[in-house]
Amino acid sequence: MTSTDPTPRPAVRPTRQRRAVAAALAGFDDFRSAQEIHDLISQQGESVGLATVYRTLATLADAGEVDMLRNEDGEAIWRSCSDTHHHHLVCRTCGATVEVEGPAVERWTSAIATEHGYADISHTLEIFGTCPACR
Amino acid sequence: MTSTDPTPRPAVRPTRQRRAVAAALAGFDDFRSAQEIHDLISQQGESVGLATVYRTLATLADAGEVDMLRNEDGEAIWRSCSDTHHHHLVCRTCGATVEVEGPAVERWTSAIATEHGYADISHTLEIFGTCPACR
DNA sequence: ACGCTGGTTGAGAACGATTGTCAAACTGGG
DNA sequence: CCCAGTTTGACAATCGTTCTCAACCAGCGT
Ligand SMILES: [Zn+2]
Ligand SMILES: [Zn+2]
Ligand SMILES: [Zn+2]
Ligand SMILES: [Zn+2]
Repeated sequence: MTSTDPTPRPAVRPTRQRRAVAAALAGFDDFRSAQEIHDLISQQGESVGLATVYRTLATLADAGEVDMLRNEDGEAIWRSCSDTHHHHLVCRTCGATVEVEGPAVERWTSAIATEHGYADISHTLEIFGTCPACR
Repeated sequence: MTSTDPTPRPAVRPTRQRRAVAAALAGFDDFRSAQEIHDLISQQGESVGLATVYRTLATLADAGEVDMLRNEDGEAIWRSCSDTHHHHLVCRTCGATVEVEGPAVERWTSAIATEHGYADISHTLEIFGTCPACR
């Protein structure tokens, strides 16, 4: 049996690279691709490998510290977000993002799901459009 | 002026390949990747190039005859659907799909969008869960 | 049936985002 | 300071998707 460790020790170390990624994430509030974030880090004078950017973003994502979603081309884009459940209204052109909440939608999805006997529900909901500035 | 033709002639010819893709699509009701559809066509004795499968699916997709969405890995998956706007309740395990409609959600998304000044709206909404059969 | 014209196809190259490899560098604890 | 386990980065490798372009074929006038 290997079920003897109560604390799996996340063991996530504070490195220069992870700090750089965090700093970059703090520098914008729209959704950006890993490549763009990598470029931003370079512009901020730091040097972090692209692979590390991907790894760090993935870690932050399932720690719930950043939201990752896919644009219409299927590319992953990231952004640091509030920690409550929400969705996004994203500008298709400039990426400007607004966090939105819809209790009614949340209720609707779970109702639909249970109505059809589906369990362990999750959902994705994103709204794309052209923001006022880009019209 | 080139605004003289009332019927732009879609010019989509009925070829063996397109018929094969249509036939394949009729053979399943869950979402499948282009690769899988390509394989299915082969199994049905036909031979259609992968590029053609992609092209045909893309054409059918923006003609509204099939729905295309992306799984959690960002891969495009397709399925022939009813022609009215709807969303999906998909089994995470076996792929079983239920089409669902939510007028309230449609209203909510457009309301949210206009409220923030966004135009030319589109949205994605998919519900994932475990179906009764897979519990 | 014949031939022309433009849409269509397929094999393979090209692409681009993401992930894997693995030796070197680093971190925290003893 | 040392050690063991993490983390990193340059680069290769995947892999889904698109592009290229010459060969092909459907529709149409003859
Ligand atoms: Zn968010
Ligand atoms: Zn939600
Ligand atoms: Zn559908
Ligand atoms: Zn809708």
